[in-house]
Amino acid sequence: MGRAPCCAKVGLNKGAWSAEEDSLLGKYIQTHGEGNWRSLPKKAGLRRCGKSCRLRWLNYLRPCIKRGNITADEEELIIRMHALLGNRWSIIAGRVPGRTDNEIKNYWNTNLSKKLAVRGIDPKTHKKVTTDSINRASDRFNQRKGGKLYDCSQRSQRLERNVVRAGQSTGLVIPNVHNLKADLKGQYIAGSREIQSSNSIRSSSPINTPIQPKSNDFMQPQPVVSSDAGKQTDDSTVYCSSDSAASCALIDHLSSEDDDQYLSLEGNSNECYSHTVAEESGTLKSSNPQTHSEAICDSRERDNGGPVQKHDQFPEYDVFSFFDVRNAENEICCNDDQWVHEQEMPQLHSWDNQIDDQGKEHFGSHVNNDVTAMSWEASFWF
DNA sequence: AAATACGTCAACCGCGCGAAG
DNA sequence: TCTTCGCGCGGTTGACGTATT
Repeated sequence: MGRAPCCAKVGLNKGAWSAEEDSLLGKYIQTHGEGNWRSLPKKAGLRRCGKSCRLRWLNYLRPCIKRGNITADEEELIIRMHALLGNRWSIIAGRVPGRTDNEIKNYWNTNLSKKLAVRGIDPKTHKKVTTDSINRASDRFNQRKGGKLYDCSQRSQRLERNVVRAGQSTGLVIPNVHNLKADLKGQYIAGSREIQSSNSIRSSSPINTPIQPKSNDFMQPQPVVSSDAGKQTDDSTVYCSSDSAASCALIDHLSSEDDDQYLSLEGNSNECYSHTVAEESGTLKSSNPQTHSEAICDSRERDNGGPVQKHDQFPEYDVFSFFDVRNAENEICCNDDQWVHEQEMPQLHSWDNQIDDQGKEHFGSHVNNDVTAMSWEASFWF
């Protein structure tokens, strides 16, 4: 026996709303406020289901609804949020002021998913569609250098003036927002495996307001600690000897990009956890283990002292592609137009924390001689 | 000009969750 | 502890507008 319907649908209007109905609903909510949707229609004199009233108000009548086309900035934000969150439209919508989850969902299904598909990106996974995605991604970087295919930031444009070679890309695994338990306005959860109940987030997260901590699972952001693999520049580029450093760079970038409405993962820079899982995961492969391998950034397991989990046990992970980039002199871009030969780059030699010449402590660093620079700007979303 | 295909998006639907009883 | 209720979500539908044949 199924669940009882939300209301007796007999004699109720369905379909498009009339101007008169809109007026009745709007006036009632202006007077009495939102809520009590079940009883609202009768009180407002509407022959509608309560759910229908709620939907009409939230998606159309609310005064803060933004009209007009989705802007390029909004589009970019939606794509990035979707890469991190998947089809969690309500959370995504909460970070795009004035837009509703329904609108974003529709826009995604009718526009953005197709755009990504054209780019050879699976709109569900944000991974390259081809099996040889890693090498193809590298190829695409070189194509981009020609200015043919992709938009790129000013920073990337500066990079591309000098870059002559894009190295092997790396399948870099970083946890998405649920995994890091990161959420907006500088609040994130750390340590627990399961995301907080989606409903609890929904109900406690009105549009355009930050999600509030529900329990002490949430932590306040902590100061950013420099990349664990070496020196971090002031511009999201890191000298890194491990993929975790690259993930730090990306996370730092996410936290600092564009506006403070976006993800705030600052506190996790010092929680990145790197581990080679290429042979274990079966999900990601590094075609050249001498250069890069997969990394998992997983504070939970580290904090819990547990083993590193296989990638496919954490389907919420997202995969990004990073490249090391070099110019004609085999120098690596460190900070915009500053190029340093790889042999002059700092090298750290142990997983144990290191104290550098200035007495500064670096978190456990990779035993590695192939220190390289990775720039998130030279990256693609699969 | 008519028929058909396609795209868009408002609205509907069923499900899951938390709160309340 | 169990049941019911109310709400909010993501997936889907279908009406409508536009483009194409």
